[in-house]
Amino acid sequence: MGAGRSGGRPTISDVAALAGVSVSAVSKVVNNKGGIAEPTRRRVLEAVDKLQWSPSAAAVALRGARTRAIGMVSRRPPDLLTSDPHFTVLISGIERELAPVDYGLLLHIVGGQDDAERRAYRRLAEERRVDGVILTESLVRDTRFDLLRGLGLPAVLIGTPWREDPVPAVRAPHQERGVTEAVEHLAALGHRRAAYVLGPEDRVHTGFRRRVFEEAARRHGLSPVLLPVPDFTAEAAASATEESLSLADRPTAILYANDMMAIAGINAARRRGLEVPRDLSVVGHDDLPLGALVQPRLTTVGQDLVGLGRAAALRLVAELGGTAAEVPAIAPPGLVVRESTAAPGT
Amino acid sequence: MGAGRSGGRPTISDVAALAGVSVSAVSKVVNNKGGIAEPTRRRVLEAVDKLQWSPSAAAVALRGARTRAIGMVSRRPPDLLTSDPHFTVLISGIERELAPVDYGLLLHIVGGQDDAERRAYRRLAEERRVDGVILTESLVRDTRFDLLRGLGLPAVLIGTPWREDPVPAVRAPHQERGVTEAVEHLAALGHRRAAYVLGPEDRVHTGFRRRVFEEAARRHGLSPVLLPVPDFTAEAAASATEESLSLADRPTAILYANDMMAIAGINAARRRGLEVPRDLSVVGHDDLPLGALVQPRLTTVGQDLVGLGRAAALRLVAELGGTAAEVPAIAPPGLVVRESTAAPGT
DNA sequence: CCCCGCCAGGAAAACGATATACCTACGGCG
DNA sequence: CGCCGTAGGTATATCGTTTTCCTGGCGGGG
Repeated sequence: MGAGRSGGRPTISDVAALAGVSVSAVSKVVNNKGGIAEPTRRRVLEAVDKLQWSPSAAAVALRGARTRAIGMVSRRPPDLLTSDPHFTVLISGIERELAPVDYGLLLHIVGGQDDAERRAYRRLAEERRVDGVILTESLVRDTRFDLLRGLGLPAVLIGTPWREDPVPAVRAPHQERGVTEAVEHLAALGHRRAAYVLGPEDRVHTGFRRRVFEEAARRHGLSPVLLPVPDFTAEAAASATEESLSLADRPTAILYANDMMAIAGINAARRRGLEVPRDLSVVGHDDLPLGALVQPRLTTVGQDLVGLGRAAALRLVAELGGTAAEVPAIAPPGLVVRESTAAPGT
Repeated sequence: MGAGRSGGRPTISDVAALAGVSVSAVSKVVNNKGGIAEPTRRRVLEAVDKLQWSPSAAAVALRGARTRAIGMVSRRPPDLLTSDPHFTVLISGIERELAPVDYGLLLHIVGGQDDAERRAYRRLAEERRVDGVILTESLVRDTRFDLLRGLGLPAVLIGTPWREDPVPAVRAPHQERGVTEAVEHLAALGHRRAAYVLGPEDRVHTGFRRRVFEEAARRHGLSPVLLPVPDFTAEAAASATEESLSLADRPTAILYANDMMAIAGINAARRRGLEVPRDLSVVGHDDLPLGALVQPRLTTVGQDLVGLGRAAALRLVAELGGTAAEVPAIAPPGLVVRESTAAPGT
């Protein structure tokens, strides 16, 4: 019908009409199904080009095929997203791989409560908005895996799952290397007492890093102080810093769960009249570009966030397409030594 | 057909069967179309609840109704997104309004070239993936408006369009206030010569801020130095800073197009042995949380980015729903004085 | 008492693409 | 010379909603 309707976008039948073939022929051509002779194929392709046609995502999705979109749900309160670029960097890596294969990224940021998150995943799945999701921030006793399995929604986790789980995960090799190197670095500088301002305890990586830290500290004769904080805010970092600096036997070095917190920590120390790195050494985590710009330039545990994002995206797309994943190597975490660490004064 | 098919998610006809009504009745109920008596209505709602049914986004979209997703295309190279949180903050504001009304945000980050961007919008529209888009980074001679009009895709711009245009735009009141206050502040401190490291010239706001700066400078007897840079990178900021500091008659204060650049500038000055704010006053732009954490704490032109994002989202959703927009007030830009500005030394 | 209009609700036609079943030549082979 | 397989297509059912007529009953006005 209406092969040449001037309004609206062209449909597959407009293309068919222009090429002088049937709708199904066009479908076969654009989906490389074979069974179409070369000259016909060319005519169809020309028509497609001329009409600037592309299949309606809705129709394709309805028919049961792919949506060509993947989802991501973040449970962070929106304003936290603001201050910690961690998440953004991941997204940037993900998009880098998604864009070339014409996949879209559907982002959902839900407020704090757990229920909103579950609802978001459920909608994503039930409304068939996305073909799969990328998970971040692996939690201890994470319920998302079960949820997603129940929903039949393919997923890839960035990080380490809290237990063996069928959800494929991407992570850097030699995970422990970053924090270990940081401890070695501090020990070599002559520190004897170091604190670690950890992220919330429900994060899998918090526990992991804590163990690595404790172990490395023991090996190098450093006495560790552990300071878990309830969230990743600058305020939490500042007060944890305050606390550790009021200790009778105060640490001469502090590691932080991320760079923003480290910078907040440096500030807190300054407010107490301490100078970094002379009076206190500080080590961040993530190696965001920002770290190289502040004063003193931040010593930090570098993490290949972009690589992680890319790997996750590739992995998921491969999973969806049934093809084998050709995942680029993710750089192992490693210490980036700059200026915020030094031998303890006195 | 298969009213009770055990596999797969429930469809509207499953609901209809369970409630003992026709599919159209169900549709009318869930879309509040009226014409359904109260008891029937309740039965339908119960069935919906029992089956945990939600309409298939694909089918709804195909039928021509809403997709309940809005799109955003960023032309920034992915690594720039990383270092400048500006964009992230906007997204955070947008999501804050989108989430409650169950709209999704489809993000597309395309590499530098113009063509990829146009293609991205075209796909978004033609494949009916989104109901509308939010535009940022208004350009001089921006071609996106024409493109979108051609595609029939509703849009809202964050910022000022380069000319009168039917695309609705959201922007803060008293736009000029921020830069004006910055200049006044510097003049009051006794500065006589100030530079402005501007963003790329093709940005509408670059030209606007330049004019505001020049005018305010003239009014306050400040001699202005203008330094446009090709992009928003820290490197560009650093080299523009170098350049301006090598001037015979070097400025005693520099304004930057954003906070990251300002911080990079502070660093560049330091490398030349200059101390901020003693030897050079620095003013940033955007007032990201970061600015309060660096040393010296950054004096900056605050901008209500979250408010802008929220307003844009609300405006677009209203536009799509045909309802009137109840847009929250956006705070006017204003100077946030911290520690990176002082009276010029000597 | 009859007819008209209205209201609750139903049947069915889109929407655009894909997959499957089905045609139709044509050539090869028995 | 007839039968069959196959390349090259075409016709059509289908996905899950929304929406546009319809219809049957019922109440009220003349």
